[in-house]
Amino acid sequence: MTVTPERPLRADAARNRYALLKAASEEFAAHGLDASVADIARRAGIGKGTVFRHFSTKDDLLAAVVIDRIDGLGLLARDLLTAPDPGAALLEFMEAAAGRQRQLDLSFLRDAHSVNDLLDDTRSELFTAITALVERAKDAGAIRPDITGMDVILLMCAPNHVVSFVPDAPPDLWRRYLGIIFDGLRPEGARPLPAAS
Amino acid sequence: MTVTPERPLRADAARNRYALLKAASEEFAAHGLDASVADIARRAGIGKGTVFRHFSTKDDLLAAVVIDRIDGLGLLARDLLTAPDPGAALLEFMEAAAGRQRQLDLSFLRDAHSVNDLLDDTRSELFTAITALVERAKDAGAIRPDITGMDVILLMCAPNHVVSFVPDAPPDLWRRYLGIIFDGLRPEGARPLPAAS
DNA sequence: ACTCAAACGGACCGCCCGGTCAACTTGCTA
DNA sequence: TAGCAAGTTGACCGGGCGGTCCGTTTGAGT
Repeated sequence: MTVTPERPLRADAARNRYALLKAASEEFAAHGLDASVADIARRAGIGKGTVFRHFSTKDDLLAAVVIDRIDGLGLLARDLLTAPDPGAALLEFMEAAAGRQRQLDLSFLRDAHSVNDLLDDTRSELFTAITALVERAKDAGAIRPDITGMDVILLMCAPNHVVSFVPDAPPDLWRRYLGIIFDGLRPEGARPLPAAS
Repeated sequence: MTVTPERPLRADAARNRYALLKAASEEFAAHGLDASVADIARRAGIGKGTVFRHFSTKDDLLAAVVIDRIDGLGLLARDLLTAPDPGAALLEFMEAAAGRQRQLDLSFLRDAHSVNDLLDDTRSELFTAITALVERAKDAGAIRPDITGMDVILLMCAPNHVVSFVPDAPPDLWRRYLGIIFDGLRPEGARPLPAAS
């Protein structure tokens, strides 16, 4: 979580919390939503009870991990709003999003819906930043005019999912599919699209 | 299953088997791999024990459902090999694939790996048909030359996954993303791609 | 050094899952 | 219509899950 606790954590508790978040991130990356709390605790080297002392629910723990990622992406998106080349900035953002997601399939965003208010807030901040990035790229003529921020949000998740079907994929295979998808966003040779959501 | 049983099924057994496959397809579509055998049985109006009489394992039941879908796609792909416009044929195939998958997220193809030999065979038949479809579209100049059959196989799954993030998506939103992705396959404005798998 | 709230850990609980089984029912055949 | 194999059923089992609880340990203030 990003909220500052009223009283600072005890030294060992802070250490454990950090190890727990790291272990949870790795374990969720490896096994998706099916990762068990017991396995996460074992990987972090702490007892299962300690997990629930830090996060009252498995969903809360998941939300904390996700918020971390989303927060980082939001920061990057806001940074890139001042980059010189708007088209390159959007591509760089989508590359970063795909690259980080490689560790953590974002499909729980669908399942972990409004489980946690802080998560909802962080996510909508990310969404507005991405929309601004997209508008800027459209104004520069780098992508076709019928693309929305939501399109980018949805499509930036695709490369990792696509690659997850390949058993022994090289670690940067996702770049190939991001390349294809981003080419589909370009104005050249674009066909009219069905209505947006 | 497509294999003909040595002795024909009794009338009630055949009825139950049909209802079971239908229920399983619907339940897997609704809840993914987490659909429980008990729920499937209830939806089919039969006892849980009967499920395991027809399919010795939950994975076997899943495989039977998947084989059904894959088989239909393979037939379509082979049909489209003689269509007049190779580019339109490929697009039509990808549309059919996305449209049918809407009922059944294909992500279990990754998880249900080599669980069932018949599934593996059916799947590789589909793969060769798709590759032929792609080669034909490339020769006609309808898609860029650096696309492989595997690319199409992977990308045709993407629109549904992408749309699944949208809570109340209109039922044909996937067409929008298939449109973008297919535009990314076209020769116009294509950028060089990282190496294939 | 003493104290005690804070933090820890793992046995434990209830639940639900996939899969089994033996008693029961039913459709085919003669 | 009688007999029997084929089919059905739901109670039941072992196991793993998320979450609880309380006896124990530990770090920080004095």
